[in-house]
Amino acid sequence: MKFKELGLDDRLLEGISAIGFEDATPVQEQAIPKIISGKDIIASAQTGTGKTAAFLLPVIHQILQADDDQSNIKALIIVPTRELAVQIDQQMEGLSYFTSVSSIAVYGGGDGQSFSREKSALSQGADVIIGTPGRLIAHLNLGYVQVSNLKCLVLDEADRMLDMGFHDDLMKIISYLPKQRQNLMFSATMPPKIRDLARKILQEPDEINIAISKPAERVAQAAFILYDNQKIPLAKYLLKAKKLQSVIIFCSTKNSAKQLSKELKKLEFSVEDIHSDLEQGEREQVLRDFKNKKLSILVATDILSRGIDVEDIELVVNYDVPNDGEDYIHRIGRTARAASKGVAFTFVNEKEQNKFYAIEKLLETPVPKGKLPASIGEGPEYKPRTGSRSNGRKKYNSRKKRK
DNA sequence: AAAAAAT
Repeated sequence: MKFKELGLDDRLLEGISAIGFEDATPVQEQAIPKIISGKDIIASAQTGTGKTAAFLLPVIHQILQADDDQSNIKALIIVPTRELAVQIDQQMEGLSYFTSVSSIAVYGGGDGQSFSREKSALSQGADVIIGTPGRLIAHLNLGYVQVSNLKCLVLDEADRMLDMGFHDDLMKIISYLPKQRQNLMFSATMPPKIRDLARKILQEPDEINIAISKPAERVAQAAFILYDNQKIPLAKYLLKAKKLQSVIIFCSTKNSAKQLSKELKKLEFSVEDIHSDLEQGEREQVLRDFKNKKLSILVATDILSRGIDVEDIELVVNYDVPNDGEDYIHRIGRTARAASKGVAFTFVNEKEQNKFYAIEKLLETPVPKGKLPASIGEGPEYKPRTGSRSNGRKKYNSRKKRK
């Protein structure tokens, strides 16, 4: 379906075609008319499905239609990470370019001036605020944010926000908002705690389900079964094998990311690590350089596994097996966007075999096992425990840990 | 079990 058929404001259509969008994605096709009709929405959709535009477009559209030129907040978008706030604000800029609708991103970690900049912008008013929970609360507590005219609340990556312990923060923010408002909730997964949150916040929502997250068929996947000390040599080997312009390597800990990036720097790769130990300014610089292809290899924690969109990634390496099958799908979904095809490698050490097997079960298909190059040596056998104990996800019957 | 997020 074309965007033109969705009944959006002409000024928005101009922005859409300036960005080069033409056809709406399935989630956009379903969500946009429903949101314009004023319904609450709960949608399961992951990054790469066009989810952001699916809520930004109708939100901007409604602001344009209301034709209320008062400068107070009309929509609030809450997201889990600072990087995501920045990215959504950038997309907002593009889509709203030919309109008078304004937006501002607010998030922590700035240089001290950023708070006062945000404060004065918020005092003057903006139509749309995009922010991380802690910083939003800080601003709301100080009382200059005019939310009395707010019409719409968006929770993006809601499951991730709950995982990060933001439940109480979300409820606190919501307590500031007018009761009469539209609510849109997006979540990659729909576990019971998300349903509970939805019951608390949404009113008779329509549900949108975008088919469960199977990795794109264009992603060629392979797993290397190896010993832990073979990970660094194999990473070096794979990166040296081919000249690649855009690679993300995911690690499960900050330390593992730092260590690997240090090793790769020794070989003069164009590489940086990104995680929460970096100052916010550094984080943004690294991500910008990577998006602009000034930097070819990014070693990242799960700070980037969800939500962040970079074009033309050729290779994703799971240097560690992600803790959650959904994270695996999110991570490898970074590659093979649009017309390009991509490759995803996963390194599986002995301790990670069961976790990886659980992911294969979630994918409902085994991932082909790559042969280690001779210079790396022999790896162990792939012998995951396939019994019910190691289904890796919820362990309802495990006894409570005693401290 | 680790990551992220307000100062």
